[in-house]
Amino acid sequence: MAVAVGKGGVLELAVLGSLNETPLHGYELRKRLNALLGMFRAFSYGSLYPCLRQLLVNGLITEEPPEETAATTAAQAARDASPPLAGRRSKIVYRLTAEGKERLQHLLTQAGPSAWEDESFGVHFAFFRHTEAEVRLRILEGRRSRLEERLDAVRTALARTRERLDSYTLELQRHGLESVEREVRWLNELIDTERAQAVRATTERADARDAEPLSDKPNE
Amino acid sequence: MAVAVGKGGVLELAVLGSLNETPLHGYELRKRLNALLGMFRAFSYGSLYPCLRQLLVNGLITEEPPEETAATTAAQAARDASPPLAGRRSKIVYRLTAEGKERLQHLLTQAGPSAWEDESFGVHFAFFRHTEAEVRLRILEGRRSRLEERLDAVRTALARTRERLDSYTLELQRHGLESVEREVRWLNELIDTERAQAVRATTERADARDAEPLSDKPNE
DNA sequence: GTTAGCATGTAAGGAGTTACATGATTTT
DNA sequence: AAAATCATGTAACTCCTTACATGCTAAC
Repeated sequence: MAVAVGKGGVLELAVLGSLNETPLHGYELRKRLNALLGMFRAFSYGSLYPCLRQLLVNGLITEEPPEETAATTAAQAARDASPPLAGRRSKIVYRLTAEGKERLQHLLTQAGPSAWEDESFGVHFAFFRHTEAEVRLRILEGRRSRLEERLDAVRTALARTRERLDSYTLELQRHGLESVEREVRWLNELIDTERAQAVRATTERADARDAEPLSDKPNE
Repeated sequence: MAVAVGKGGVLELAVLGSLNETPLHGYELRKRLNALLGMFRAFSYGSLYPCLRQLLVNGLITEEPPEETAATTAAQAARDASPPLAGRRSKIVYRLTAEGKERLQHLLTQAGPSAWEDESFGVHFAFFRHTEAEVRLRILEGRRSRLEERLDAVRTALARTRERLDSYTLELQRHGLESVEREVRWLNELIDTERAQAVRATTERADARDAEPLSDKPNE
């Protein structure tokens, strides 16, 4: 503890989450990330590499220096000897450490604005598989109320507006509202599904308990 | 010219565009902006006031110091005399100058990535009323191809993926794709409408020309 | 008389991007 | 042998946010 951890970007979570699935080198990591989140955001190398560096310094990942394959060594050996071992261009594979996994778990447990704001929600959702059911639910609900606040704010502001707007402004409002409403409906479905699963889980546990001879609550 | 103009944030356009409709003071300007663009982004005072300051320095807006209303003067007169005229808290109304209008027109003529990227498209669209038809069309098409690129990129990346994804990742992909596809359809409709209007406009001009006795192109 | 909303600002800093620089490997 | 793609990295910068600081005015 007190390791002066994370500066709270989404990138950190995205990187740790990806490396949790499988070790990767920077270039491919970025491709994966942009394939996974491409509809919501895209990261550049200019942010990715410094992030990896920082994670390395913090001990959350380890770098496996390019293994000396036959090909690499042979090609290198020809004009080596003078450059000690600097300037070696090859893949640097990063792997999550135990601390890294801990940190990832910590980040995935955070159910706050940092999880449901526009920039971060997608990333958090992408790793829901590794998130506790309860936290998932709170994030989905958090996002939903965030969006509903927004709808309220814009709608009441719109209602108070004296001058009527031109057709472009109007069309933008309409499209914006519709998009957000759609996402709210989507969230509603997801929340229902999550709740149903939670119920099923408790029911199963209840069933198991009912089967026990010493059950506390036989009926109810 | 060579006034070392604009650093290219969307805020500048949003402010100039709003002040073009009617003079406003900072506080209300922000409310308007967030009502207009609330579904897409929100600005804070911490960015708005410095922006206004900069626009003022650049001569794109003027500030009308709080007019000395009867109420203000009366209340102030009681304990005035010592504070010369500093620390006066009241509305500061900003108004667009001729240079400001020029600058706004310039910004609205830019049909490039700065107009159709995620952060800026909404703002540009919001002021389409003051944008030339041709520029409008190019921005809409630019945004559409931007989104289509994104769809392509994600879809081909998805197709190349070996391992099949968990249900959350899948659901995120599905929702993301669907949202972007929806926006593309929306853009298609808008583009069609714009084109129809353009055709109507040229037809009218052609009709007018055909009516002329000395028309160059009688048939074709 | 105190909370809530109106009104204006500043300092510090966050989370990235762009543009650049370099070089290896594969494809054409 | 040229072009494309793979691969890693840095410096400078951008645009905006957060948190703070201040004070007026209206409503309860």
